Amino acid sequence: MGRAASYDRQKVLMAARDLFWARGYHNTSLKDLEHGLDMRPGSIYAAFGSKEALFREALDLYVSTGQADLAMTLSGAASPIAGLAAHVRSLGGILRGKAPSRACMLVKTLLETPDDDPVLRRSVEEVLRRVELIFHDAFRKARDEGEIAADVDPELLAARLQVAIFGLRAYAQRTDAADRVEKLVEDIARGIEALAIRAPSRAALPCAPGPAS
Amino acid sequence: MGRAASYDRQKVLMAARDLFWARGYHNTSLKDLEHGLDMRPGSIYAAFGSKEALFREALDLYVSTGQADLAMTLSGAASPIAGLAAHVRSLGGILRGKAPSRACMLVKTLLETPDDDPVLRRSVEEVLRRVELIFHDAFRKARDEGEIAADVDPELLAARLQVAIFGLRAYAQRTDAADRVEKLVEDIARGIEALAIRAPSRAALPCAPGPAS
DNA sequence: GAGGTAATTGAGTGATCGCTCAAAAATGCC
DNA sequence: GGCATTTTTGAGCGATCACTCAATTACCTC
Repeated sequence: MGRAASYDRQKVLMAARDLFWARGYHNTSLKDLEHGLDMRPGSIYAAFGSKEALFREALDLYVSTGQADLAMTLSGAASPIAGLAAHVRSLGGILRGKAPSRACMLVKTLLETPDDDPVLRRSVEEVLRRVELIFHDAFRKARDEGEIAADVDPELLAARLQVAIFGLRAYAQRTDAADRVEKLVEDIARGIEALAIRAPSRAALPCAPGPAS
Repeated sequence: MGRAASYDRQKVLMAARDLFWARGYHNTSLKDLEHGLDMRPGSIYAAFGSKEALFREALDLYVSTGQADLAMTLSGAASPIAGLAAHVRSLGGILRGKAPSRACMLVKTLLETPDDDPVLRRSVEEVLRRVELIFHDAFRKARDEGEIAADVDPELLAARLQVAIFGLRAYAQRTDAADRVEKLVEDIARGIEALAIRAPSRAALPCAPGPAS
């Protein structure tokens, strides 16, 4: 049967994801990967084919992990609005903890990919659209169940929320903003909860909108 | 007196800014610059010293242009809140037009720079803090003049606004979101205007907060 | 063990990276 | 025009880029 692989593919992909996440695609060299994955170039290419293919697999891992977390948070919450607020609060952990980067790997990829990239860029956009649709579904469900007002636009709310998360995580990339990030996470979460007609007990706020962000 | 330079330094810097803005620092090669600036490597190095120094000057141009625009918009408006809303609406033009990138060059740089970069990253953060302070001052002025409620937190509002703009411009980088970007620009602008105690005539909205973003 | 098979190795590929510098070209002053 | 001064040129520098492959090593089956 031949020699068995000496590495754990999943662990290698996690290491690759962390490197690419932290440094971006163009600024991560094969030397970096050789060191970070503890593999020699021949093994890397035998296992993944190319740097770009490895990046794609690493990004897939990032996406599937993130989507699973989101689904778990939403399904474990008492209501759609509570679930979305919990999702935002869960970002606080990422931003506080020692993740490879506070910014979203998808957004970083979006910003370093040319508009006409036929493969990578399009797949990133597809994932982002899918996440936005999950938000959209949650807001629509909240509206249909009477949790939020009947005249709100779930699609707009979903876009707003994705914009808020993109912005929050880019803002959190600043090394001089850690204290404000905590406040912003809570601010965004309460903004979602404030949509609820019967405000949840933990955040029974009067109308406190803010600059739509 | 010697030979006169055959290029216009300001035009060259604008071209460099556009290249770096569109493609990012690491993904812009000297070949790209030679072609985009129509200069040979020797001239580029005689004029700017290094790729990084050229990038810094290009970024400085981006910053000073942007700051001048912001100052003009704010000082030309009827009130602080009107000025901030006008600033947000002016972003719509950038996003609709043919700018090198819809995303902010400062945010792109922030995301492709390591946390411990001693020079570039810190200077980017300093600029972002300065812009945030301009927002802060405007909100405080609005509060002190009675344009918005006395119990709001101008610092939080400033952070919120910067997060909204970061997020909006990252969101706008998607090629599949142009229609929603228009709505979001207006949504964010109205969110600012909704803070005003006497709502301006153009946006006399009832309290319509949304997920804090 | 022995033989067969598959994974690992790392020196080395051509291409491109950011960058240099001696030579050539273009100006101003006399 | 002649000279001094400055800019422009572009071949080419060493380093690094993503990547390859023949040789070696390790494991499974028998």
